[in-house]
Amino acid sequence: MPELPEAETIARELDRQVVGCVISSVRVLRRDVVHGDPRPIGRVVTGRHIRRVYRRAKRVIVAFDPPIEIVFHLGMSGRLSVEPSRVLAAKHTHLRLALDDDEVREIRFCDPRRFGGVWVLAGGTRQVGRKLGPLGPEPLQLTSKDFANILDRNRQVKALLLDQGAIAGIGNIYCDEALFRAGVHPLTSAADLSLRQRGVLLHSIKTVLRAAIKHRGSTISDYRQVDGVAGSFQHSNRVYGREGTACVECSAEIIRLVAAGRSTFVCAVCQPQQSM
DNA sequence: CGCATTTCCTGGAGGC
DNA sequence: TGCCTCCAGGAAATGC
Repeated sequence: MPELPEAETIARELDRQVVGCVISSVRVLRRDVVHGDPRPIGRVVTGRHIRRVYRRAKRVIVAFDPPIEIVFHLGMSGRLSVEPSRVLAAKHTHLRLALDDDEVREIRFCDPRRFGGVWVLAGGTRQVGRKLGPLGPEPLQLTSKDFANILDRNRQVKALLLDQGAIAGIGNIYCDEALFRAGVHPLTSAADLSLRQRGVLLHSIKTVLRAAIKHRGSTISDYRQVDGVAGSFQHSNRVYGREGTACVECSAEIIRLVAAGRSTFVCAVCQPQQSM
């Protein structure tokens, strides 16, 4: 499930492969996957060249010249790939952007579960569209002071970390991994965390995200890099998906519970419940 | 306000 | 082998 490190990996690789390319044609295979600008996406981007590809939160953004942006939200099964146009497109490919280059490649957006989507944002107009809600700050750029303020709410810390409007880019996997490394129980009220604990938690979040980017993301089921290769950070997970196994720190059994409606993995010894 | 539940969707896993 | 049910989850909507 693509979170910040997966989106970052895809954005970097896409940028490397397609920056400067011109869109020669567009094929929309599922109309309801494309949102934003009401004009047909083909009319909007054909003939424009790709200025850069970057990431914001869990989104991969292709920026064009003249200025127009296509925002890809990968949901949980979304994939972006660059393939030769002659290669048969995978099932559930919803959008194909042909590149006017020698190899005749195209950018493909494939999303079987369709929790993701594509937003076309016309130049200047920052109307993000109803479905793309407000985003909190990037965790990797957050100061401990700002983070401490974000946590100053009577809310389960896990629910808060997953709230994209509070902090952008953290999903279920890295949330659990960061909480474990910080020794914080996911059901703790954020407001009950000491300043020191908040500092440790931010540090853990940054450490986990940076390490995951280095490993090019976690491939649990669907996620793949632009070239189809899996990421490898799933092998570094200490709690996520490890129910019933021994904690790497203390050998206690990792347990699964539900927090914020999601599967949540904790070591009850390393992450004690705080009394409130 | 906060939190749980439901909804969307497909494919993979497990039961029988 | 095949059919059924359940489960995964990002984010928004709804209900308590």
